[in-house]
Amino acid sequence: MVSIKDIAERAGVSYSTVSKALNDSPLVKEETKRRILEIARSMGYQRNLLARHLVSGRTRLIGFGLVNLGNPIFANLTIQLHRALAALDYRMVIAISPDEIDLLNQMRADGLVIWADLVSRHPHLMEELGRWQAKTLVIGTDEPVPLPHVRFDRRAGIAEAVRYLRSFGHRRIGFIGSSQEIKVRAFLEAVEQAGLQPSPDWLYPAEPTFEGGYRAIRYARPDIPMPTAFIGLNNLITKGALRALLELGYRIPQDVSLIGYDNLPDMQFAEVPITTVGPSLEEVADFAAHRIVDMIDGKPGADAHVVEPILIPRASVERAPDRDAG
Amino acid sequence: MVSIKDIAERAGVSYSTVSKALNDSPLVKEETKRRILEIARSMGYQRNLLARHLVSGRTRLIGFGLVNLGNPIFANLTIQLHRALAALDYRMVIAISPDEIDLLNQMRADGLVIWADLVSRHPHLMEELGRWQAKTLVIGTDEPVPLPHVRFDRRAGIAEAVRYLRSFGHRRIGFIGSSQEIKVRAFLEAVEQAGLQPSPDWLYPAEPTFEGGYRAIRYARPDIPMPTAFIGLNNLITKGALRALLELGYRIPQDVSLIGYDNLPDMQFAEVPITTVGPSLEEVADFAAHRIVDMIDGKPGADAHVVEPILIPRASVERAPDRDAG
DNA sequence: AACACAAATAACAACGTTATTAAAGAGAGA
DNA sequence: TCTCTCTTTAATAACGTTGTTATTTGTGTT
Repeated sequence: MVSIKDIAERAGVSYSTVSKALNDSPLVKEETKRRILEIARSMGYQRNLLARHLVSGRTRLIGFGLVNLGNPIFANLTIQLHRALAALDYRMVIAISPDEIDLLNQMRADGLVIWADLVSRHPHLMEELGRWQAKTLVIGTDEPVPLPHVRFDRRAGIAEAVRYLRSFGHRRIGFIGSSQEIKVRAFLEAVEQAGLQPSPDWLYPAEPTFEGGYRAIRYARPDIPMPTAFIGLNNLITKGALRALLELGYRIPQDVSLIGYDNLPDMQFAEVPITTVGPSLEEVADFAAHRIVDMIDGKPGADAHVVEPILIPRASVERAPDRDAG
Repeated sequence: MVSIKDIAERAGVSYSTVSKALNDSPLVKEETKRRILEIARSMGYQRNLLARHLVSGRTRLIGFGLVNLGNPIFANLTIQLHRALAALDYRMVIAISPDEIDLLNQMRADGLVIWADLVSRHPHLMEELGRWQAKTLVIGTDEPVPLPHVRFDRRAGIAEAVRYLRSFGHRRIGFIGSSQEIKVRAFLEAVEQAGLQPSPDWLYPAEPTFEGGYRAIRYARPDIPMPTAFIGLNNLITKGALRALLELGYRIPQDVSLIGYDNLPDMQFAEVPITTVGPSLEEVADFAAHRIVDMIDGKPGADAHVVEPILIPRASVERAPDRDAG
């Protein structure tokens, strides 16, 4: 591998001069700089960041740890976070297991942003993270954790969705999905809050997939009257439910209204543009990027932050059919 | 940050002894080792891999570069590649832009595995990659490229699918999707090869999404007779098409047969388990992992490798209806 | 008590940078 | 010509490791 010293030799200067030239320092003559750069290029020089970072103590590298790549929300969040960090002149690299997170820490990444799923899947990580040299920010938790974190108020999101549907006169509201207990509980509470009598009949258990949402509606118990509105636990379930409803002959939103959790952009491209509720992924990414950078720079800031959900109205919610409204 | 020297001081030994102890060298007395390890632990020592890698010249780190996180095939391939590399005692980290790929190269990652999409999206990368210090393997190309690569024989995959359907008597075979030209061309060729008269009517243009596949079938031109079999360009299109076909009242596979491209495990969990064709992602990951490691170790090997598609028969293909068969 | 020999530890030179300090060279003013 | 600045370049000490070579310590033999 060609190093700074090889270039120095070829150029007949000291290697410290080469270093400065490569960093475009004003301390070296323009002409010398040009000559050195040209030689470096011709020799195929590649910076060794290990050495650079070792002495500078900074890497401008952030690790993003996550575990379930399949979820569309991750793809979205990852891209947003990448964008936000790039704007702050940081590079981001993704790790999908505790091993690699640890590796990035030991390679002196300046910061680590960890999606809550990763720590809940690997609980031992939680206590370790606090002791690591890299600044750590956990995002997407339901509850406060003993580390700097960004919490999503999913309870509020569900409440908002119920309130919104209620304001359109809906009285029979179904909830599709069962994998996130907090949302189910929040739903039952919100329904009661809205002055309705919650019933287990309104809970439609479903795997958190398109398939799951589809089946939950398509093969729902026939003895239970169809709700006039549904809330889907996530984007996939919601899309599946939409498909099933249409297939069963319901018109959306005239007969049945629909709100999906998670504000993914492509929800607006469904057969009926779907009203969604959830954290703004852009906001989350921007906040996380700024916060982790502030932590690295030693700037003060709260260890806990809550991202409030927003509701994005689209075409899938309408007034409840007259005979059911109230 | 606590370093090896701090530990040495506290333990009253030289720092070279500490280094050896931390690496469990047989050259240091067991008791000393234990004592040093204990002190290191209590001081919260964290290895500095920058320094270690700088002197050792090896990182055992592989970068995986890809661009479109949303595609399910990536999630799958990423996990497989991670698994395969972990088995070889390498760590893998993901980069989603040329910037980060370059960063990993400059951080002296031993190898880079690049998904073809990334180089085709950033063409200038191609020529640079060859000059980098990290060994580079491009995977998933359609055509040979001037770098070590793993090519997918998509043409053969389509041909195999057509042949398979033909063997079940199908004569009117539709192809859904238009974003990958090579597959479209291969389809028309294969149809002709199979002794059928290719017609543009059999091409159903569609976005490479679930939505796309659904719409292509649901809103197909009514003047064209329904084919007795379809091949879907990718897994999403195929699932969308399946849904549309069922919705239109076709029985699968009695009325219409269906083959989807890309062997994703979850295709078997569709309403009707879908027969798929495509590269075995497990094979691709295993091959790529071993090849890049061989390259790093300087072992010889061909710069070009073709992964042949395999067809996984499931329930979605059956003999063509009698009146149409031939 | 002197010696050989093994076991354990210490010393030190890398690795490829950056950053700080020292030295050399070039003009300008007297 | 000499000194004083300013510009440019050189020298050198870090950074935190590993690996190699040197030194010390301990043990058994004569």
